[in-house]
Amino acid sequence: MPKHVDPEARRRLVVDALFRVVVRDGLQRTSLRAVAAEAELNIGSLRHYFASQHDLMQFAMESMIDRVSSRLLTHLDRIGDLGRHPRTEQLRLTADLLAELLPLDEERRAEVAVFVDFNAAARTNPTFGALSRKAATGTRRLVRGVLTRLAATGTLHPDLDLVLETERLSALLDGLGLTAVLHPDVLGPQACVDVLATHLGGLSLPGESPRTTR
Amino acid sequence: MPKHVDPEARRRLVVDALFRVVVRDGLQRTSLRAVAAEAELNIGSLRHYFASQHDLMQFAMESMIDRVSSRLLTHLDRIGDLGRHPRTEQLRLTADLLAELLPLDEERRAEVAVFVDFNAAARTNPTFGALSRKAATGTRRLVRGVLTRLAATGTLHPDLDLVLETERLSALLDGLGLTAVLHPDVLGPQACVDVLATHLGGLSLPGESPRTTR
DNA sequence: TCCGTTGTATCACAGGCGTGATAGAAAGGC
DNA sequence: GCCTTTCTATCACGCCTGTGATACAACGGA
Repeated sequence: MPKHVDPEARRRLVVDALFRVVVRDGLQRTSLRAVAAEAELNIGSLRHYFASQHDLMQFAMESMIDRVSSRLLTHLDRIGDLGRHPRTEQLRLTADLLAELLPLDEERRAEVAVFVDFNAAARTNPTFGALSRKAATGTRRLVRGVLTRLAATGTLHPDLDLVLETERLSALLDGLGLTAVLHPDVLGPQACVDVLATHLGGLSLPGESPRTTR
Repeated sequence: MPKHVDPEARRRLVVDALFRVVVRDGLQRTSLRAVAAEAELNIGSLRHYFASQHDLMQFAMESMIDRVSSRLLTHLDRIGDLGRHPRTEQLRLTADLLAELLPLDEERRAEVAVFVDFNAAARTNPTFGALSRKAATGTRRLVRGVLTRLAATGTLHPDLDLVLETERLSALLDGLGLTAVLHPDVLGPQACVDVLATHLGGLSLPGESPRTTR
């Protein structure tokens, strides 16, 4: 039987409101009252679903990480076996996959914006410490994975240090996302994908010059 | 005649205290009272030198940018004419220069930590907006400059898009700094310089494999 | 010596914050 | 019908914030 309210849906509603507040006003100004107002909920109701600010923040950031990583997994499934595609196609598919982490549309822009505030806060706020670390190692595992698969099919330049290249590509993605969110006029979406495509092209055997779809 | 107190020295003292608080507690918790306590100054005295919190923050961030950019200029002077060095040396010198932006020691670690918080805040706090932009374009001008000089002496691979490569290297530096500050166990100082050196090596003509000094 | 500038110190206020406590309303099983 | 659980709503408390106002000390030139 359906309850009058679905608690899980309520929490999603609150978390969505929180993201909007963070994107608009910054994590600093994201108070319980502000989130409640944004969700058009009474602060008392909000506190019925989240015992404390700490709980709300933690749950919200977990949701964010889950959302991004599930999208990445979906994208990975869609690609399927990388070896079945021609080499230039492999690079394009890989670029498209990694571009999920870049602020190329409003949805991803909001995600990266939240991510920037969240990571900065994690440096000094133990609430986020573990989650920030999980996110960092997660992207590194993903990057490491795609590089390994590309190397296995012989698409990559053979004598690459994959550990080092994982760090290099991860840092590049982090940096692109950061600048694209902070200064969209300095680094627009098209420039992002160009840089990413160039980087992947540089890792591959000569003659491959991929281009990502929009 | 020397006044009893030097106002400029006083301000430097306050700004240094502010940096310590930001590094330790985060920008979020950097209140006037906290800074005054760290500087062992009365909040009244502090307010005598800075009319408002806005002024203090702005002045502090300007000081930070000045500090880094003057260090970069000094380093540039020390290098002198790049063309007089052999090619591998050119790459090493360039890597050392750009490494001024990476958290390789405690001093630079503090700078980058402040920078992370400051940039995140700049996204939603108009106090920092212009300065954050200035910092971003500043590093891009520097990167663009060194790449141009390397290209002029024929050290770089000839058919590089320098605009694109400027963004790529800038993003790499941003990303390395961010991760090295947030997760020093994931990305240590040595890994930072290795990645940077590899990247520069990839931009250069074949056969050049630089290695930076510690 | 007097006086104006500069620096130091303190109080008070209004506003925002998270949170404990509590009171009612609404809903669903019996 | 009643009773328990779930949900909504509001009050009050203590804490911290930036800032205006103000008083007082200390110095330097006249």
